[in-house]
This record gives sequence, structure tokens and C-alpha cells, in this order.
Amino acid sequence: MNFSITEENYIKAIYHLQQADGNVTTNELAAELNTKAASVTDMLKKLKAKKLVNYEKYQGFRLSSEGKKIALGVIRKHRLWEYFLVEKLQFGWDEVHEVAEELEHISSKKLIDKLDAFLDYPKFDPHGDPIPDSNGKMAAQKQINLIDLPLNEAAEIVSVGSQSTELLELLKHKHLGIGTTIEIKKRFAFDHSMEVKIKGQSAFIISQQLAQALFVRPL
Amino acid sequence: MNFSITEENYIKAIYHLQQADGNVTTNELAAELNTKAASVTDMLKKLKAKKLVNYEKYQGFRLSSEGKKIALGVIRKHRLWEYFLVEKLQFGWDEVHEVAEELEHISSKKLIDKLDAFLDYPKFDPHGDPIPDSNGKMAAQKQINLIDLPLNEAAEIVSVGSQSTELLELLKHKHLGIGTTIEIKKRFAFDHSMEVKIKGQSAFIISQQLAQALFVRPL
DNA sequence: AATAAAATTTAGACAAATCTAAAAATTATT
DNA sequence: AATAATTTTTAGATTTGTCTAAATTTTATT
Ligand SMILES: [Mn+2]
Ligand SMILES: [Mn+2]
Ligand SMILES: [Mn+2]
Ligand SMILES: [Mn+2]
Repeated sequence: MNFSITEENYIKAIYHLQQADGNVTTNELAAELNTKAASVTDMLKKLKAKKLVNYEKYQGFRLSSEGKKIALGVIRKHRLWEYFLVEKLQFGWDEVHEVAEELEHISSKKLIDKLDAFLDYPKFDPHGDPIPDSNGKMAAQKQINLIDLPLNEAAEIVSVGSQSTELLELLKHKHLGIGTTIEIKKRFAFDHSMEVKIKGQSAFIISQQLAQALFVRPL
Repeated sequence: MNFSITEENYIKAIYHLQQADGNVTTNELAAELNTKAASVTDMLKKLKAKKLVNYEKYQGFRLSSEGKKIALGVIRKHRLWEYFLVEKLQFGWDEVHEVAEELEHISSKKLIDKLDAFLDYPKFDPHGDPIPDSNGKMAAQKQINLIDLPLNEAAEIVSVGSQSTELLELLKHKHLGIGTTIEIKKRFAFDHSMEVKIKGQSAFIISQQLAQALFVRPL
């Protein structure tokens, strides 16, 4: 079966929300998609009719296993295109999201499998998120929040918690990005800020909020 | 301004039809787009309101210069993506059209300009059609119909007149394709068939219909 | 347990793109 | 010039996805 761009966007958003939350609510999804609760209810009835979500009135919902398969297909396309844009077209990793939002809806399965081969089967996208293979399997994210990294242990930044321009602006200013090696030198209990060090630069302070937005893989 | 996928498809189709015909009619466009005349009339009113076509009831229509600019933008995207699919992803030149029909609607200007650079600014797509540059300029097609090629003059096949599977099947069978060097050895007045030769093969006969579907550049 | 607040769903409308059937205009044929 | 055939447009519906406002259900607070 084939799904509309709108349906795919709903399915993908439900997938991401249920990773965090278990059950997803109407308002949550409306917020995620910048739409209204009434529109979400309408769409959920359609997705339920197509057996893509398990949904009972007023009870919240989650994807069926069929729905999950669709979601992983869209996510695979999104992340492969992001990888292509960064590695082949020289986009910055902070400017690919919008474009991938569109490219993820190109329907050809053959296209995406050939793109995957052309890119040499990458395992992670430019934001450190794992790319599902053509069967929907992907590497487990063995990354931790920077806030949980032990003192004086080097780790590599592999992922960011949001793609907001505000965050990206701050990262650029502090010369932090995917691939940067970082180490925590000191924690301040008062505001949970921390002093960190990246090689070739003197130590500096980052806020709790920023630390929580960064995911790292200890080296 | 931004246009819907449907609007872009209408604009592109009008562009192609008016290349041949000058003025385009409602029925012609309906046939081209596999839709009904009534739908075409509806859309023309919208395109007229947006000043993309010059259209008067019952009088036929053509693109405004603004409309032509949009059309060339879509055609640029279509042909660059086709080139990408063939040169980088190893698609056959006969299997890229459908996919490019979708990719041509991805809106990012930056994407298409970076893709152009990545591909090293190709001048022709895999079917021999010229690719407009980012200003909408493209190489004049200095190609002639095979039917008009003088006897015993070598020429290179640069373009085909249709993308029908029937034609592509026949070309495959006769080992003809874009880039093939061909020469006419004899014409038969009765049915306008002709004996042709390609290097490394003994001469064979092609029909008038096939010759008319092939465009060549004399060498 | 009653009431208030919040979340969710329904009802009714609207815009985009499509269709069928009927009406109107143009073009071709007698 | 009248009539027939063809083309094009209009009228009225339909589908998808959206919205606001009102009604309903659930959850929280007294
Ligand atoms: Mn999307
Ligand atoms: Mn990503
Ligand atoms: Mn298209
Ligand atoms: Mn082409």
C-alpha cells in the first residue's frame, strides 16, 4: 500500500513520540506536527481504518507493527538523504533537516536501496542517529547523555537532542558539533553547569540545558 | 512564490506542449496529464489568477514569461536528477523518468545547485535533452531527426522522441541507445524504412517510425 | 462526591484537486 | 446560413486535510 505525505508525517511523528512516551496523546501529536487536536483526531480515524495505529477514543494510541514498519521506512529515507546531503553535497549537518523532510517522501524503494549502496551502507546519519537497513533493523543507540558522562573521560559527540536553530547557533558559537571529542573537568552542583574541555581549546562552561541536549559515546 | 506539485506538473506540461504547438488547447493538456478537460479548465483559472499563463476562455493558452521561468526550473530539476540517477546510482537511462517525476518537486534551490556542482554541471540529461542552468539557459538542441541524416554520415544518437516502454524495448533489442554511433546505408522509398549500420555489427533495417523517434548529432 | 479544568472528539465549514453531466461556444459540414 | 459535431466551460459532487466552536469525556481539585 502507498501512503500520502501527510500520513507518512503523522506516522513518523507518532513513532518518535512513542519511543519516549509509550502511549501518545492527541495534544502531544498536535504540538509535534504544528496542527490542531481536531485534525489529529480526524487523521487517527483514518490511520486506524488502515490498521496502522491502535487507537481507542480518549485512550491515546500507538503504532501497530505495520505502522512501525512504515515509520522505519520513512526514517531510513530521511537519514540516508541527510547523510547524502552532508557527505556528497557538502551541506552542513545543521542545514539538512528541512530538505530531508521533503526527500523522505520519494516513494521508489529501488532509489533508496541504490542510494544506500552508493553511500556504502552508512550506519549513522550526520546527527548520530542510526539508519535502519532495508529490513528496518538499525544499530542500538549506545550513547549516553553528556550530563551522565563521568569526569575526565573523553567521549565523542554523536547526536544532538533537537534541531532547533537556537541550539545550533549555540553549538556553532562554542565550536561543538558531531564528532567533537569532549571531556568533563568539573561539575557545579548549584546550577548543574559543567566545565568541559575540547582538544586545542581552553576549558569553558556549558549550561545544564546544553549538556542535556548533547549525546556522546565514551571513547 | 511556491507552487504545488500539481501546479508544477501543469506548468511543465504546458511548456512541453507549447514548444511543439505554439498555442495549447484544453483537450491536449488533459490528454497529456491523463485528466479531464473540466479539471484543466479549473486549473487554468488558478494559473491565470497567478499570472503564470495567458489564457482567454475558449481561446487556448500559453505560459507567461513568469510561467516559463517556473517550467524551466522544474525541467532543470528533472533532468539533473535523471543524470544523477544514471551516473551515480547506476540506474538504466530507461528507468529514471518516473523517479525524476517525483524528485523534480523537491523545492530547495540550494539542493539543486549543489547537486549540479556535484555532478560537474552536466549539459545534457541521459536522454540527450539539454539541462537548463540556474538562470534557465540551456544549450540549443542542435540535433536532427535520424530520418533527415544524409547517407553515409556518421552521427551519434543523442535523444529519443518518447519514453514509452514499447520504444525502449525495441531499442534494447536492436542494441541502440544514447551515445550509439549510427550511419544510414540505404533508404527504401516504398515504406521509408532504412538500412543502418552501427560499428561492430552487420547492417540492419529500421522502420520509418523508429527512425522518427531517434535524434542524432552528426559527427 | 461534586465541581472545575483540561483533553479529546464531533459538527460544520473551507480550500485544493478531481470528477460527471449539462450548458455554452466554437468549428466544421451540409 | 443553418445545422451538426466538437471543444470548452460551468454546475454540482467528492475526497483529503485542515480549521473553529461546541459538545463530550476524562482528570484534577475542592
Ligand atoms: Mn516529511
Ligand atoms: Mn537526522
Ligand atoms: Mn512531476
Ligand atoms: Mn529526460
